[in-house]
Amino acid sequence: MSSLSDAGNMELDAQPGAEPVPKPGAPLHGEVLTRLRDYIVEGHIADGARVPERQLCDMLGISRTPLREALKVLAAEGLIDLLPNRGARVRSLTVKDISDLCDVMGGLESLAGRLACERITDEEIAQIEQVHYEMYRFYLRKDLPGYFHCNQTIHEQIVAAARNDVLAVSYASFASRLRRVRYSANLDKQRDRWGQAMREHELILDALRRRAGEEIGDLLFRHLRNKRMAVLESLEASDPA
Amino acid sequence: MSSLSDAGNMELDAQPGAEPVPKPGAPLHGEVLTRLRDYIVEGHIADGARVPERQLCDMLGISRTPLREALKVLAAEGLIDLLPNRGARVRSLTVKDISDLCDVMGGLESLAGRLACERITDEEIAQIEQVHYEMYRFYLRKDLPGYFHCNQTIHEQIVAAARNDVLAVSYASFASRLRRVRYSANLDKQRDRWGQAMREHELILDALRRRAGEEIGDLLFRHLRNKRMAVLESLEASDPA
DNA sequence: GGATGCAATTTTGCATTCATTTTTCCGATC
DNA sequence: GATCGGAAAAATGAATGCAAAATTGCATCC
Repeated sequence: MSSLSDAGNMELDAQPGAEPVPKPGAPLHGEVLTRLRDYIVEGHIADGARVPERQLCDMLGISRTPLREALKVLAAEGLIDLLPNRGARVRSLTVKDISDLCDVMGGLESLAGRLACERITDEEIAQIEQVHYEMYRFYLRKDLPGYFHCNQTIHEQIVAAARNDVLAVSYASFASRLRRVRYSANLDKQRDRWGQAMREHELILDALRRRAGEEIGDLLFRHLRNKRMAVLESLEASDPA
Repeated sequence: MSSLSDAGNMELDAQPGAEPVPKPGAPLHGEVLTRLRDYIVEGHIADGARVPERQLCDMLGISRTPLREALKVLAAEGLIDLLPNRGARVRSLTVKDISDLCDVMGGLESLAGRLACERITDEEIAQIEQVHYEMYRFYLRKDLPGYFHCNQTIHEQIVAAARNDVLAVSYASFASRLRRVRYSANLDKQRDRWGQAMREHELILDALRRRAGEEIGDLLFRHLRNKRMAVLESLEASDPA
């Protein structure tokens, strides 16, 4: 897991597995895209910093053409900005951007919950319950990272249960964009509403068991809205960007 | 407006304004991307047909590099499929794809409605009311195209009133993907629920006036769900793809 | 000492080129 | 007549080349 300490190095990290072996049937572009997206999402380049084509080419062991194709896609995804004749920069999210992203995540999760109620199986609910109880144990132990991981898993399980590929892809994309924020957000503010979040999860799970679509949609929307408030408060406490 | 008749021509249409004058400061890539997206969304290339790089290059008067960059972006947007070594094809939407897309649009519009209730001004509501009454006149006159146009405008106004750029961009992208379907969907089925749709719009507008966020979210979700059913029925009636 | 102007270097955007892969075409075979 | 095989043609994926723009470095001037 990458720490904050290496974020924003002017010198790029050593190539994370620059394979000198050119795989025969591998579509280079897709590989580069995934690798570059992870590299940026994980925070190896500082907010607003230039994305140096040459260095990345060397790092990945490819020419500029496929790299530039990947950059265009990442720009379309909203991860970077492309300034004409002035290169690519990692998009620095404003508070408004983060707020907007959280709201959209809320809308998508709300939708996922509604759809999941129509399509989820008992087995899937059992799996979610299992993770839920695991999460509860982390809560009791005050293990925030463990809790976060379970929390994320549950939300992903709900999205998966919605059986909507368009939603799943879109959700993953927005989640990526928000993942960058994690590294700078102050986590203490999130502790304050930890108990509340647990209670909300109880309600969500209960509504899911009853397949109460409208109710779960509303619960998830509010749940994300509350999380958004916590994230925004934590940002304003630490970073006025 | 492009008709169905020219959709899927093997011969591509004459270049829509292939300017031989290379503008100095214009970022070619963005221009190409927009042009190509419109070209595909408008249905100039048949479902599942190849997107011929060479011909498009000639048509747009550019080399393959910027074109291929645009293709990668369009593939990321879900408009085309990129098959390794076998070129790009216009993504033919399955019924499931269309269903998924409609549901996601419903989720986003539901979200837009909720957020709009928090942020919309009286002036914006007045503007929506104006378009609403115009739409009602089209309804009375049985003018389906006019009705559709007003309908689309109202939904866009609600999205705009949500003051969420991420939502707006995402909404526009999904709307593009669905726009291709319009050209093949049988419209008669939509006539059947025309009256119902009008009544739903009355309720939505009323909830918006009262800033009843939760209610409008639910109304919009159901509204899009009903539209989805109509679209799916019309597809199965005309095209089993 | 700091601001300004200008040339050298770097970077960007796009075109072109090259190696592979795929498709097409055409004759041989059954 | 249909099918298979293989060479020719075309298309694709990626690298390289080149002109224009931006950045840098440095000397000059105030």
